[in-house]
Amino acid sequence: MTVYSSSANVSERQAAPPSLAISTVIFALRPSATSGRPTLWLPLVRRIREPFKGLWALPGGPLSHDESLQDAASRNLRETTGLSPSYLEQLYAFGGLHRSPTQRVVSIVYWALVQPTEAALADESENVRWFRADRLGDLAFDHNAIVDYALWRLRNKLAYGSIAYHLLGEYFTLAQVREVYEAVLDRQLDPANFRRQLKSTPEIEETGEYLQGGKHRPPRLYRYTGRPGLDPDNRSTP
Amino acid sequence: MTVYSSSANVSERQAAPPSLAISTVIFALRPSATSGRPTLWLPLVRRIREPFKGLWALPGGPLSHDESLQDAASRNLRETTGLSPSYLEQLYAFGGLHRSPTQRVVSIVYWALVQPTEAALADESENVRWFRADRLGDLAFDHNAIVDYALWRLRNKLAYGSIAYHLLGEYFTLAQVREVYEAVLDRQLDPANFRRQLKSTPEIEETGEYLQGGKHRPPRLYRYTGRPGLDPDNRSTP
DNA sequence: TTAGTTTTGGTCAAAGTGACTATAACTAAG
DNA sequence: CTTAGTTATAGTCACTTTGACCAAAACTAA
Repeated sequence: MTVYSSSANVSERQAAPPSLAISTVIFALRPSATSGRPTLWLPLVRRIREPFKGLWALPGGPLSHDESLQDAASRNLRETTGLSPSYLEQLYAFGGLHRSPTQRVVSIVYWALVQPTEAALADESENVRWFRADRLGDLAFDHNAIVDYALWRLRNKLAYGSIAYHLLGEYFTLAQVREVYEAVLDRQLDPANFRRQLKSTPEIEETGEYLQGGKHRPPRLYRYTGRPGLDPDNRSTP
Repeated sequence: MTVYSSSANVSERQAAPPSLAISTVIFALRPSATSGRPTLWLPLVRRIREPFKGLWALPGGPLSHDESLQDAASRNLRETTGLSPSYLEQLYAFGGLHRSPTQRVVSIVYWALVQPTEAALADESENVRWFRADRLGDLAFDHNAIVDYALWRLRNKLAYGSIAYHLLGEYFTLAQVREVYEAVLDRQLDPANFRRQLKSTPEIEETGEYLQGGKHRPPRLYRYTGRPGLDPDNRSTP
């Protein structure tokens, strides 16, 4: 891919077509350091070159010629964190004129949910670290705004239904689902009422198993049976 | 902008970065030719070169270096139809590998609503024509799928609220709003119940005026007061 | 055995929804 | 001038959904 150095002059910059990049906002549930309750976290990578060298940024990279947008997103997700997502959807195409100080970049951003079993194995290093979604510092480019928008979309999708389960494992208790809602919406929910709603949705299947090992009455385990997609890239999957 | 001819060989094509284009799906209400009731229409342009020469396609064009994505969308909307939209939102970025037979194209597609007063003035010519949204033939590229997705989004937004008014003029009767819903959702709605719902939404303001000249009891005129946006590009507008 | 905590199943009133009836207000035909 | 036809508008009624709350069941830890 052609690289436009930061010393490119104005006419060179105007002649260049906007470059196209793919980024991903990856959400996973992790226990809060303080309360121990599950909260939203996401991995960021440290920039090792200008612009914004040293700042944290969303994982991303250029679009290669032989892969679809979705494939590019899941590839750079795998490359930076070692994860494969249980849910992946296009978020938005950001194309403002001054997103990057050195060149015009159009970023097609995806957002992903990963299950906690996977998230626990995620690579972490000097230049890849997980942060609480509500405690990010100043990120590179317009990435703070992108994360805010992703959070807004996540909350919306949650209300819609059929998304919380992608942050959980295959089997889960109804209380765990409630904790996901509480973490994302950032408010307490009535356990009894919440349970009533979930029990009335046909995609949530009761299993015969119970979660053992807790301190109190063992809760029943459930399973999610239902398809995610309403994206153009997913819509026709039966 | 660089043009890749259809005779480009494989290595040339692989070397070229995906080209970036903006397209728009423009909806307006027009009376049906048969029933006279309002239905959804959209303007298409005839392709004057290969690929798909002679077929109808969504209005669109390349992204120029000095305009935002949204500006590019409203510009090519104005250039092809002479219209300026009352509502404009990003739909999706389509980037499949084989959308165009000659080169890799990533299209960022916007969708727009225009008011009928404007839609009536829209340019029409040999190569620009309006079609009923539910009676399109085979379009160029993947444009049929794009229109289908835009229709799906329109129906969804409608249920959400606060979008139907952008297809109407400044003043409207409650029956006109109902006709918009009936046209988009393609089913009849109970006038009394529909009215009850609209009257309970605070963004719809009763005026002292009545629509005169009809055959029957003159209906009261209403006005919409409320902001559209929840897009990243619109969210911060107060 | 008992205290503590979570799961689970309920009730009750308020609010919302869909189907339907009835009256008001206007035009056009007679 | 009267009346039939049509739309606008208001209201009723049964049913469903929602939020707040109560209570029993089931387990652990002391």
